[in-house]
Amino acid sequence: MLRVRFAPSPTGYLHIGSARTFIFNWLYARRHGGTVVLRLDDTDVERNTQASVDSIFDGLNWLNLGWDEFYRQSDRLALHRAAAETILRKGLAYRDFTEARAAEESDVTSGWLFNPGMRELTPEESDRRAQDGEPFVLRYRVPRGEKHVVAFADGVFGKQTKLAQDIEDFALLRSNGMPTYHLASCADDVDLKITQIIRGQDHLTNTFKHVLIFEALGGDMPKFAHLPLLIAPDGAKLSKRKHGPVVSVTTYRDAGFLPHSYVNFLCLLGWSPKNDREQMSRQELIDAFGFEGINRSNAVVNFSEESPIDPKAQWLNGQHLRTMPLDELLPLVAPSLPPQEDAERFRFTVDAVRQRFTSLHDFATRGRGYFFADFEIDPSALDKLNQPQARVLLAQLGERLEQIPEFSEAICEAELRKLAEERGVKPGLLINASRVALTGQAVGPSAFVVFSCVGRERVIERLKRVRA
RNA sequence: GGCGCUAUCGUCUAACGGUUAGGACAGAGCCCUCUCAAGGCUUAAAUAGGGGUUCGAUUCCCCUUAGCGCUACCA
Repeated sequence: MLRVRFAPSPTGYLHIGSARTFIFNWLYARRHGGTVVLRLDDTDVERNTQASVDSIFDGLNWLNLGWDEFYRQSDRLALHRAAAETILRKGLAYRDFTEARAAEESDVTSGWLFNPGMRELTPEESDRRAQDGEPFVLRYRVPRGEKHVVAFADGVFGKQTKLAQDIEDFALLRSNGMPTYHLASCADDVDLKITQIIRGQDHLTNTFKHVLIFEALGGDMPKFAHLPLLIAPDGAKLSKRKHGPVVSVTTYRDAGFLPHSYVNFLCLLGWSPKNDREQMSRQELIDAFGFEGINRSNAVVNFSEESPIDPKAQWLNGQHLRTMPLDELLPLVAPSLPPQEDAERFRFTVDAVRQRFTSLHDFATRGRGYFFADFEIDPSALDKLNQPQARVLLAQLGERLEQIPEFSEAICEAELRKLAEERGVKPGLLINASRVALTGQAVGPSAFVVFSCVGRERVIERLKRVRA
């Protein structure tokens, strides 16, 4: 049984890179009939916040993919400690009683592997000092043989090897008794029977340590697949401090993205179905997803200060917006609008205007005139209305439409063209001016479609009103 | 510094060692047209550099360069 896990640590909002990792895990599981485990890796009590937990759930819920099982690492401390005990008893770990090195001293150029004198402590002395309450860090006893090689096969990056002598004696337990990420993560992966680990490439080199832990713990070694990172246009890792809200998935929700279109966009960063397809349904993504399509180089999220949204994401959102089933779209646009009396006309209108929108927000902003009783006339549209005679003729058209027995696009068009001909103006003048009068916008669907969207009463009222 | 990973248009990407190096977004132009989109057509735009291997390298190998990651009692 295939089991994957997504294990965010609640120290910030849901990062778009994390979201993509979650999506790839989800797709892989769905593709192969597996189980998705969501696990909060909250062993760092100093940095965890409830706000972060909330924001991660916010983001995940918005993506609307779901998961099958949920765990919190902080509930599983006993398991982690038992795992540490197992490794210590096997002689594969040792207690390090050295005092914590000051942060400034941790010189990254030193090539530090372990603290002197601690590996060699006899079990008796180690036990005694621990019993006496002397604080210690539990470290993995990395093999120091010249030729010892740690290896694993990565689903994306292929065969990976590293000399054990290049791996430091990393910590398993902190001096406060809490497990480190490496220990907690591996112990949980074993206990939760995770068969496939899919995560960011920032863990690629950590995996050598994890292989050592898995070996020490026994049981089946999960398979690994690492994902290229999402980076900023300047090549740097995306960070909130440096790049702002573009790194948080909730930003895209708040920008009026359709959840699925954002999922679709994220999938295209670092993965390709290899057949030039871009707009894909959820099922198409599931069917096409595999490690073969994953790239090995980092992908840039294309944003700038002037346009904080990746233009391709915006384009893709527009594509989904105008092609998705109308009935799925209606409930997503309705909440931002006042109640619409005529359900049938609402459907018709949404369908008409969505053709040129790229965000869910557009319905209440650019499309305000279609859905609200009050709306402003866009300043850039005014000159269409201020053509010679336009306002007067529009008002006359309104009066004529009051008289017609039946209100339809064809009849409105006939009336408008007849009036234009009688007064010797081009029909285009009245057509464009009426779009402005009816919606406040110079741009939009065919003007006669607009007549239907707005409806007889409001059409007449708005046409007559422009004379003032 | 050590170790690891990566390198195709501005961006996302495609190309069993043999292609005029393809597609998409963004840009420019044209068509369509009641406006704006959409759509169609056209255009500009890339194999980091140097060595090999090969009849032939975007593709395989090496070096250089650049970027990223790990190198914590963070995850």
